[in-house]
Amino acid sequence: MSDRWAVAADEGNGALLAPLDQEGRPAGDVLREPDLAAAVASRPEVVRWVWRSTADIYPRLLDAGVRVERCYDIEAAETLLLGSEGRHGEPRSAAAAWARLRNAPVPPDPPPRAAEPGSQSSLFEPRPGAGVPFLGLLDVYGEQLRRHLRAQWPDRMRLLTAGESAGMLVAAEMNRAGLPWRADVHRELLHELLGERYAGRGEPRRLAELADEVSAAFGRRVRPDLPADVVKAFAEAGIRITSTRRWELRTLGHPAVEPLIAYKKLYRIYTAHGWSWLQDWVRDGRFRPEYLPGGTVSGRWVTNGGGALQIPKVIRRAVVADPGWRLVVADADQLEPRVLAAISRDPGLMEVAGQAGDLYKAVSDRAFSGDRDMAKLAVLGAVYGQTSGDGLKNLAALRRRFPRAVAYVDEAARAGEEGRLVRTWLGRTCPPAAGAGEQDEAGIPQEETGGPGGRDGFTPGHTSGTTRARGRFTRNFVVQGSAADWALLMLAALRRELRETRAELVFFQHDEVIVHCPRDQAESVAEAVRRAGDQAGRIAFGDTPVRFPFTTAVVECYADAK
DNA sequence: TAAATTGGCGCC
DNA sequence: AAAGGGCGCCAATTTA
Repeated sequence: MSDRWAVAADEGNGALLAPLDQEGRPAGDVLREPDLAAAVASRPEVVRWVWRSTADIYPRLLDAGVRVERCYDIEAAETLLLGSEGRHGEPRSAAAAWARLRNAPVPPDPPPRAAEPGSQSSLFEPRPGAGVPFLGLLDVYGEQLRRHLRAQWPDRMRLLTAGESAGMLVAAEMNRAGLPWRADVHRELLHELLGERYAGRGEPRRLAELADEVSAAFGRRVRPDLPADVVKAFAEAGIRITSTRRWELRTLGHPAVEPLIAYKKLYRIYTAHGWSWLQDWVRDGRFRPEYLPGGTVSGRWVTNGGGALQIPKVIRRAVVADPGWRLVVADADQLEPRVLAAISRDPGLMEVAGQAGDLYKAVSDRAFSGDRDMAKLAVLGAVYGQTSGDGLKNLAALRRRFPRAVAYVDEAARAGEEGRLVRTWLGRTCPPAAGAGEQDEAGIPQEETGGPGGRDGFTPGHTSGTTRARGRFTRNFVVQGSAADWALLMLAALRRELRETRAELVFFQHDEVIVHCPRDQAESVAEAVRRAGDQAGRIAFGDTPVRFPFTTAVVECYADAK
């Protein structure tokens, strides 16, 4: 009996199903059954379900209380395969893939759906077939399996599409679970910070007061939320500023600065996470953002609506576990430098990242006479492509001690500047530069980067601003994206670990997860997170001394997790 | 009038 | 202190 089946929604509540062989061909007749969820639930021996789109089909299974172990998401895989083939711009729907297979006209992708506050189903209107007959879908799948073999690193490509598919399952489950959110606590918080909701000119009291203080300092009415007005007011006071960013304002020494900065901070809370947000996004004690795995080019997730990945620290007070339950908040320690160690195989950095302790401290002991802040700036500067300031100065010291790591990101930057594409460790490929020609060759041979002789630094020649920006992008892409690779496998592993428990993954933010669980399971959940991190490291990077430790906290309130 | 862009700032 | 990467969101402004 095959452990891999394809399934598609059919008319009404029905399903089309078929067992698959190793090449993805039907290994038996196509079955039609009247109840999708029952059809899946009645085949527990199936390990991997192949379907067009998790977001389309899985919520319907979850509605019926049916979970699956693994899936293969054809449209997610199509996106990754197209990218890997240097064909980022092409439509990635299954219908488009099927059309390409038949040399038929390729339909453009449907426009992305806007976020709809409160209506969780907006992303999941069932689209039976979505324009592809079941057998056509199987053809697309079979061809995708062959395309994996033609990827630069077939094994990693399989890991990537499997991981992205697992991410889709996690996202659907988290979308359903929601993050525990105490609206009453949130309202109290808003009142503390902002005062009465409607005061002054219809704004919260505290904002009106601060606006008055700003105006008083200038001697005329100034709208602090209008950058143009603020720039003009400073000009009238004899101070030229090029923007109203906080770091620029801070240097001015004008009485308007303090209330202005305070206003901006609170205004941000008011508009982005204030009363309207609460009204729109919190229902029945849960905040339900819509997670979109792989929503960014680097593979990081985004959320569609609700700004779930930008919850201000002060607002986290409202994230509270249910009575008798706890939040296990787990944060991967210094993920990006650890990932850089694993992908560059720099001996010194691997040694440093082979321990669970403070990585920046260890780096500073080796290269910066124990100055941790300096070491951190240097590492982040290397990863982000800093071009000036202390970070750049310290890059030289970093390069002496960790030549292969720096050479790795330097080579990625050079690739970007030369118009080449770069890939993450698992093979997620960056899109071409805007306006780049079609003839770009995808990929850099990453095994060769950071190799012996990487000692000599990368010195940009005469290059334009956009070229340098492209270099910074590709430099960061290989690290940020490979970290996202690891995080994806970590989530998949954690999901397996939590199977058969009452614990629920309720939040994910790049290198941090929150699991909601009964109090007495919290410690074992924290252990499960650590195991998941180890597994992800092993599966993604193979034999590496690099460790991926977490800082975990068992709390009732997210804000108490530090 | 609606869509796209800009400036600013929240998170990583 | 200040400058690099990735996003989303809001309000205001500009463009179509």
